[in-house]
Formats: sequence, C-alpha cells, structure tokens
Amino acid sequence: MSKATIYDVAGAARVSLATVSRAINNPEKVKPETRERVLRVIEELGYKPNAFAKGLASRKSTTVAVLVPDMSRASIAEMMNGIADIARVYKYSILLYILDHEETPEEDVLKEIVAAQVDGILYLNDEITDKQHDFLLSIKNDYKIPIVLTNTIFPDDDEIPSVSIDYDKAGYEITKKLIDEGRKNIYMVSTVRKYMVNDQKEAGYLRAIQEASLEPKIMRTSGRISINTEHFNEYFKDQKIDGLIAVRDSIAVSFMNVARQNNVPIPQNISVVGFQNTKYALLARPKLSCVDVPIYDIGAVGMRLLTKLMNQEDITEREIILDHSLVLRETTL
Amino acid sequence: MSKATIYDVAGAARVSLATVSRAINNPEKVKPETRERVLRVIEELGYKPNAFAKGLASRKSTTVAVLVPDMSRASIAEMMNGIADIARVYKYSILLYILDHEETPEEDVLKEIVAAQVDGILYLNDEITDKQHDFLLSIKNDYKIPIVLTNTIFPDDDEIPSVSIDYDKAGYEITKKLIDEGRKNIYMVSTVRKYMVNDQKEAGYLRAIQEASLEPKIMRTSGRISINTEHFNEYFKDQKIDGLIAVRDSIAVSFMNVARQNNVPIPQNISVVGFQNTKYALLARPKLSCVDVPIYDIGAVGMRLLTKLMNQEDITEREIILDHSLVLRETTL
DNA sequence: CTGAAAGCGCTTACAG
DNA sequence: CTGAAAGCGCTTACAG
Repeated sequence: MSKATIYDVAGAARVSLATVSRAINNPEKVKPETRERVLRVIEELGYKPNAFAKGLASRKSTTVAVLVPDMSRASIAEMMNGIADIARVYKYSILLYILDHEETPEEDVLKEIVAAQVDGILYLNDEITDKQHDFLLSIKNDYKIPIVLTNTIFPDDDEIPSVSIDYDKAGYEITKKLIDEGRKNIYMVSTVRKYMVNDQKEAGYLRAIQEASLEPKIMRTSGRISINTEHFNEYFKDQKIDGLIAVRDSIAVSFMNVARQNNVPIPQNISVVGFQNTKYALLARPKLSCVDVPIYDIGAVGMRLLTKLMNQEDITEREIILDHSLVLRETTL
Repeated sequence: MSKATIYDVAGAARVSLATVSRAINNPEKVKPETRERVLRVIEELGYKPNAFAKGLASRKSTTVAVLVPDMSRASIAEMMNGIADIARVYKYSILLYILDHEETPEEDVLKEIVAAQVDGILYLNDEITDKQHDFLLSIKNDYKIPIVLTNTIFPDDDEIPSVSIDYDKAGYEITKKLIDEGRKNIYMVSTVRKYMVNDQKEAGYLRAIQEASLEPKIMRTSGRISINTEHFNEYFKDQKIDGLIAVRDSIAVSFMNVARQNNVPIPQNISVVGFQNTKYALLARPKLSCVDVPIYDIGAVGMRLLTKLMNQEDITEREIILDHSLVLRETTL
C-alpha cells in the first residue's frame, strides 16, 4: 500500500507514463478504451498523483493561499466554509495563513505565500494600510499572482478585485430605518481597529444622519465586553440616546444587557440594531434586528472569482457587490 | 524580479548548487566564508527555494494537513488559531481541509491529504466511526504519516495520540455541582450527531446521576434554535425540571430564553450550565455558568505534539489531557 | 569542505 | 492516438 507512482500505473496498464498523464489531465486526447483501462488500474492501485512532482512539472500548484486576520471571528470562519466548498469544486487546495499581529509582519507572511508557489491569494484581512496595499500590488504585478479581497475593500483601487456587500449603503439604510421611526439621538458603535468595512458602515451612517440634520455620534470600542459595559453605562446618564447601531451583533447584545440593567425598555425607548445576522442576534432577547450579510456567499463568490482570474478568463466586474438585506425583528419598532 | 533559482544563486556565488543547498539546509557543513557569500547572494537575489522541487527531492513537505468538520463552530475556529500560532513557530505550513459532509466522503479527502505529501495530520473531526478510525490507522501505519486527534478521542485507542480535556470528568463534576445544590430532575441536552466528546460528557453525567440514585434524562437535539424551542417548551408542561446541562453554551442560552418565556426564574427554579465558555455565556443574562475548555491550548498543544511525532522524538504521553475548570456565574446557585 | 551526478514523480512539446 | 525524452528545481549519497 505504499504509494503507487505513475510508472506503476503505466506498467500495469501496459502504456507509457505519458498516456497515463493524459488519461488524467486531458482525457479527450486518449482513445476511450485505453483511457478506461488506465482509469481502472488507477482505481485498483489507489494511485494519486504526487502533488510536488505535478506542481514542479506543470508550474501550477492548484493551491490557493487564504490569508486571514483571526479565525475566531465568526464572519471569518463562516467565509472559510464558503471558500472551502468552492475550492473543492474546482479542485484547489487551501494553504491557510493566520496573521499573529504581534509576532510576524504581514509582509513576511506574504513572502512565504509567494515562495509556496500558490496560484492565487484570497485576502481576508480587513485592516489594510497603504503600505500593505502597495505590497499586495507588487505581488500581483511582479509575480503575476491573482489576488481577491474578500469581504473587504480598498478605496479607489481598480487593480485588485474584491467581493463584498455595499456596507456604505447598508449603513445608510439601517440608519434611515431608525430615523424613520422618529429616533433623534442615534449612536453608532464602531471599533477602535480600523476595519475597512466599518469605515464604510460609518460613512453610510453619517450620510443618513446629515441628511436628516441630526447630530452624528460615533463611539469606538475595543469590543471587549467589560469595557463596553462601562462605556454604555455612560449613555444612560443623560438619557438622551434613543437609537443604537452596532457594527457587530455581539456589541449590540452587549449594549442591550446594559440597557436592561438600567431598566430601559427595548425597543420602546431605544431601537437597537447590529450587523451580520449571527447566532448572537437570534439568541438575544428581544431578538436583534440587523443587517444580514451573506458571509458564506462572499467567501464562495470570492473563491469563484479567483478561479476565473487564475484561468486568465476575462473578468467583467472587478468589484462584486452582493445583496444584503435588513432583518427586522424585535429590537426595532 | 521573476523568481531566481538555485542555479542563479550558485552562478552568482561561484559555487555548485549542492553547496547552495547545504548553505541553506546544513550550514555547519559549509565553510563559514563560503556560506556567508552564498547567503549574501540569496539575500540580493531575493531567492526563495521552490517548495515543490524541495518537497519532491526531500520527500518532506514541512506541511501539515488540518482536517476540520465545520469552521463555523466556535471551538473549531479558536483551535485553528492555536494550531496556526504553533505551526508558525516550527515553520510548518497548513493545508486546510473542511469536510462538506454531504458531498465528499471523508475517505476521499484523506486520500487527497496523503497525495499532498503532508508530514503530519491534525484530525479535528469529532465524529469518528469505526470505519473512519480504521482508515486513519491505515494511513498512520501504511504511509507512516503521524496523526494527532485534537479535541476528540477514540475510545480504547492506544495507537493514535490525542489532546483534549477529560470530558467525562467535566461532565461528572458539573452534574455533581447541580446535585449538591439539591437538584433532583437534571436534564442533559446533547446532540443528535454522535460527537465523541459529547459521548464522554454524557457518560460523566450518567455516572453522577446514578451515584445519586436519580433518574437520568438525556435529550438529543439537532442544535437548530427553532427546534430546540419546541422541545424545551415540553419541559415546562410537567414542571418537573430543575436542572439543565447543555453540551454547548448556545444550547443553554436557547433554553434560558424559553424558560424566561414561561416565567421560570433562573437559577431560582432551574440551574442551567453549558460547556466551553464562549462569548455566548458572557453575553447571556443571567450570565451562564459553564465548564471552561481551554480550546486554544488544545489546538496549540496538538500541533506541538505533532511536531514531535514528525521529528520522530520519543513521546511519553500518547494521550494528553489538559486541565478544565468550572466557571460559576449567575445561572447556578 | 566541495562538486558531479543521479533521482524525486510528474508534464509536455515533439515525432511518429 | 501514443511513446521517448527532456526538463521542472531541488536534495543527497558518493567521491575526492
């Protein structure tokens, strides 16, 4: 049961190794009966082509690198499911790189990725500095490795394709919803870290607030629950808040817990909404209204787009925007 | 900037390619000044060894495969963080395989993994049938690829090393805690899917229940929230339940929501506990008591153990059990 | 300490 | 439609 090579198959099928290779990779170039004989032997011997030899000879790896910031974020994990499902369909393997922000500079990780000879890169890190962006561009142009930004965008970039939703529009819509309810003091709770997508949510929020001549109030939190609690308690001192938009469901739930402690009924006194539509939203009481982000699909479509790029197919859209929707449950009027 | 090969380096450094290879892989076999000259050229040319050629020639890939059932499970995702951090320390790359239960048989995925020539396998799927276990054994023995079961175990297996906590003991302890509170009708809510770790939690529960001469009541749920709700409503009809142990935090939270709807105070009337100590537990009100599972560490230790196995180091412990703890918050007396 | 050469297991023009 | 042969970029005994 030690590994059969292409020579073993060729011998057993009484053909040359070139024919075995063709039977696998270009079946139409082989006479049907020969092909079947070869395929049968492959089956019998449990033959699997050695990935290294194949990669070396063909100069293609059928491997993509996926670069993620932190797997424990629910959105990242769910995207991976979408990516993996599509990768399997197109027979790509996934090399996974998780950034450990403190230890290894992203640039080093990217160099590792280049050395690994991947055919393409899925970039899920949604904090992108100008410097990082330049480096991505150089990888794309110097090494000709296609890159797709997945659930993130870089403003005014028309070189690197991306897949996401229109977070600006979503931010606008959900803010508008609260304004239409008659809310006047609507806070947005965003993150200290400069995630690209949260910038967009904020921009949409600001647009809606300004259109309605209200006062914008953006707070940035680390996301740590204990710290949130402290901040949120402040909100109830002046009693002026009547709407809250959190960039993540879990932050919204965290706020609701503090509101209950202060005996402020939701949604009667305050409308609360989140982003993503995770399990947190469903498990919360009252059930959280939020923007639904099709995160699995974003991963899947990102991977699909990358396969096209790797095949040098013509891409009409370089920036794919998937649909989102507002899921109104119990925390809005 | 297109890729330099080992020949380019050898040429520029005026040595043979064998010397370049040694300078990289066995520096002590090369005269210091030669080595430095080679290393300088490598730096200048930005040379990175081609991973395929290296893998083909050396028959080692410095790559491990990680096989996971579903990335969206919080425990799996967090384990990945631990695995990736340690993998980087030991310079291993990670090939990620996510099972899509319906589509591709696990056996096929495992064959793919073997073909990818990985040096080791981290197996995180915690539903293991006898057949799957046999297949794992054959991979380990026929192909000599080390395997580590991470956060799962296979009963009475002394061949495949594993890293987890003592779920049986944890199940026992948490049940004992409720019994000590004076609870008499303690339910365990487990899963329909036969996760190995949940079997152990159940075993521990049963042991404690029987010791106390109580009646065991195990319910198995699909985990879908809507279905849970239906089931849980049943519990309140006969009013006999006074303790609930869920194998996952989110199931416990789900139950608490139904309890509130039925106006049953927690923990006064019913003690509720979960497993894992996820964000769900902290975000719930009252805050959920639960068994804390050091899931990041399980991943990290699993990866570390695998590196030892791949280096053929002597392993004293084949079954590593990490410590767990009981985190008592507001849902227990 | 260093080099020449074989070999790892494939793919792919090139002939036929 | 099929085969012989070169080549992908490395590693590693084997000599010297």
